[in-house]
Amino acid sequence: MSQLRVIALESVRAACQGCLLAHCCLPEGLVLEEIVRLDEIAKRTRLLHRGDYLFQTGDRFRALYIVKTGVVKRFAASTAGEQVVGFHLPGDVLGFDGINHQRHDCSTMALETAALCEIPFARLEVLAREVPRLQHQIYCVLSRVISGETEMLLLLGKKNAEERLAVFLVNLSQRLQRRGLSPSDFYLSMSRHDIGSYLGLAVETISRLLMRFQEDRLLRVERKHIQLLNLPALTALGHGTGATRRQQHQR
Amino acid sequence: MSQLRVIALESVRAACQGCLLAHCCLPEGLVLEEIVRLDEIAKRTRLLHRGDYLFQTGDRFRALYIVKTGVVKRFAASTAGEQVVGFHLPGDVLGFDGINHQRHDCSTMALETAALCEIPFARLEVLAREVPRLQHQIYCVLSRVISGETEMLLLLGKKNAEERLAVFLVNLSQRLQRRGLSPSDFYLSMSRHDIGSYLGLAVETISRLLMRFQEDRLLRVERKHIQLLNLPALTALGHGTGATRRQQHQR
DNA sequence: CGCGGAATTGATGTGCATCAACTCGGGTGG
DNA sequence: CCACCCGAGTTGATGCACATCAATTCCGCG
Repeated sequence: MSQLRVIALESVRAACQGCLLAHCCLPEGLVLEEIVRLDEIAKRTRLLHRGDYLFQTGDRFRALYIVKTGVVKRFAASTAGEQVVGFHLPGDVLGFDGINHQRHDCSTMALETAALCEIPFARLEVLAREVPRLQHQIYCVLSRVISGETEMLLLLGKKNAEERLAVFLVNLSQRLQRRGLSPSDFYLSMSRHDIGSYLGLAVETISRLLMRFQEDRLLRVERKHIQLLNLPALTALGHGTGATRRQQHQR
Repeated sequence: MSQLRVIALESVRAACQGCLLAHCCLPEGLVLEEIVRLDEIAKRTRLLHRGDYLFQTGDRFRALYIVKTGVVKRFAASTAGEQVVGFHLPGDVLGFDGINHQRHDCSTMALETAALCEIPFARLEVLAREVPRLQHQIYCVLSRVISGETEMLLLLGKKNAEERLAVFLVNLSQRLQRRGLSPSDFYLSMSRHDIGSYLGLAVETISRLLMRFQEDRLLRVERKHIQLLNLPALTALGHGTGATRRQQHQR
């Protein structure tokens, strides 16, 4: 029995460096034994290729998903076409939109080959009741999602194109760093079109701004490959404190 | 004992027609006994007057709040002044932004005299563990908040001024109706400035659009008093299907 | 009654969308 | 293996929706 437990722990440590352990946000703050129990209810990893849907608007809600590798975009359809409402990197948790109505109200598609961990929500709810720390972590993740969306509201409501793109790049950089990847040298797996849709801007604007940032020595861009050369300046730009161009209008 | 329970139930039914029963989103789907237990952990009602803060950015997170009467606005500060990120009517639940960091990252202020029910989060977590239906309801409320913010992202990212204001009015109307109030005749307790900030538009634009809607017989407006005269047309406008003006650009 | 913030109304400016033309690169099939 | 093709990206010219500025008017409140 104790041996079984040991094996379980080992397997968690081993398997893809701890599918949940290494990659997901959820288990921060959980002890190893609790992670094992979480791992037990997780279904087999789902593998998606570029263009594959994880779920679509209207699909029945069954599970939450944790991105293990790859990048996915989340988008919703309005009458004027679709808009990207989020990009998700390894460690991000997906699917909360479906809890309320038992149906997803947005779609999720892989931008590159991606592996996701599927956690049936019904079983998660039961487990959360037994493991208070897990319950608390779920609340934290939900709270973080809400805070993140609120930040996007500020971005879309008050910031100009330059600030939006700067915030986007800095934010991406920080998230990559948190995953142990390079914060200043990375590939954009999403198209200019997706970025524009996400930031409420036209493709052409994204293109022009990237060129301008490059001229200003803030970054180097070559197709989908980005190198951030002056992160502090980019951060300042994003906060509207970059005195690069004309003085900031305040509404 | 049984008598105590009876008294408790009665008091719930009686007190402001069930402070929690009638007004809050949370107890939908709970049985009466569960509502009583929720009511037991709720602290005394907080009363705010116009301009009073419920909490401010940086305040320590302790509790969730349910609006019982009145209207409050939630806003966040960026470098370019502050932006309204939500209006909350009776029945709405507030404060989720604070769970993650144990600090609120936005401020909340009463727009008119308002009464709020305060539910200490730590005690709510404990109770949720014992009452599965309550736990599920909390997830549902959080999910609804996320869906609502995603909808705002679509609005700010893709819709023009006309559509934004139409969506805002229709949405307000629906929420009022759900609370048993008139969906077509109400007071705007928020200023034009607040509405503009929320919708990412200038005060002058709000003013001009309201006038235009009035000319088009969609509504009647006199200062803060609004009467919606043609809800279907307004709804259509909000969805971008209103062929009122020029054809819709799609990005 | 008179002050001050909120709202309206008009005139002007501009940031970014839109349209259009062109280039580039990568995948495919002959 | 190269020529072709097509979607993605870039670049330039133009227009417009909405911000901004400015001047009243309106109303609530002391």
